[in-house]
Amino acid sequence: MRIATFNANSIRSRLSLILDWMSSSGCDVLAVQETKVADDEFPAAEICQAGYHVVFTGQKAYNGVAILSKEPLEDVRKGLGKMPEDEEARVIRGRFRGVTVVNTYVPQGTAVDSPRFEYKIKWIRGMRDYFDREFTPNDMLLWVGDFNVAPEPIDVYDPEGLYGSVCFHPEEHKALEYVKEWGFVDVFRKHHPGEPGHYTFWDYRIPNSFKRRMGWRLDHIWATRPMAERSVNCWIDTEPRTREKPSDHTFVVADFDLG
DNA sequence: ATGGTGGACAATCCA
Repeated sequence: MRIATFNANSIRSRLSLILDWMSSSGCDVLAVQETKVADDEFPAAEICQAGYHVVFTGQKAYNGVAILSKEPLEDVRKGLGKMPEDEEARVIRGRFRGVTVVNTYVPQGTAVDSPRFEYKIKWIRGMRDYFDREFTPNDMLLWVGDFNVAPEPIDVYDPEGLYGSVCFHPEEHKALEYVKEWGFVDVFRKHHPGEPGHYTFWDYRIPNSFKRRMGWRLDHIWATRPMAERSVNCWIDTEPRTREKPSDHTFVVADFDLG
């Protein structure tokens, strides 16, 4: 199976791009974050018309997650089943060919000294409770999405200068490591160990950040051990035709051999 | 020049 994750920053603005990419990429399951649309406005009809199944949970203007798939997902669930983590639409999951895909949009954090940053740390730690409640590390499980954390110095363009800023902060690293210790492997790193310069996000507020290679690796595909053993490749797909605005078109993709 | 952009949505909020 081929799975990918994509931060849409409005699924309505990126719909044709998403459908084009689905038709050309050979992707079976696409996890989308920041759909930014309430459920009654979600473009489900267009997606179904293009031949895909889709599940989603969203809210007006902010957040929102969805999963597109070539076959219908089983056991679809929205949220973490617990407050206050579920106050915002950030989690959806489903099962595809026996593999459970948990798609999350981790809170961005806004600023280190803001309440939103504290919320982010608690939210990330809450993911371990969620996995504890719902799964075991031996399950065929993928955790994918916009984690809003660059885990290692090689995952940002300027580790010394950016250390301590939002999305590259020791408290974030500690919280994410706490969830990882539950039983996850970073699938991209499994296939590209120690390689710097692989990014999924470039700040559009910085002029020419992509050309200047001022990137961050914030979007991830993590797998439990039995699932990671079946991964055959993982890469970042930024299509040349949209490299002027790469944040509009950067997918993290992974292939798994399910036998 | 305390800015730069993009999206939602209608004044700012979030990223």
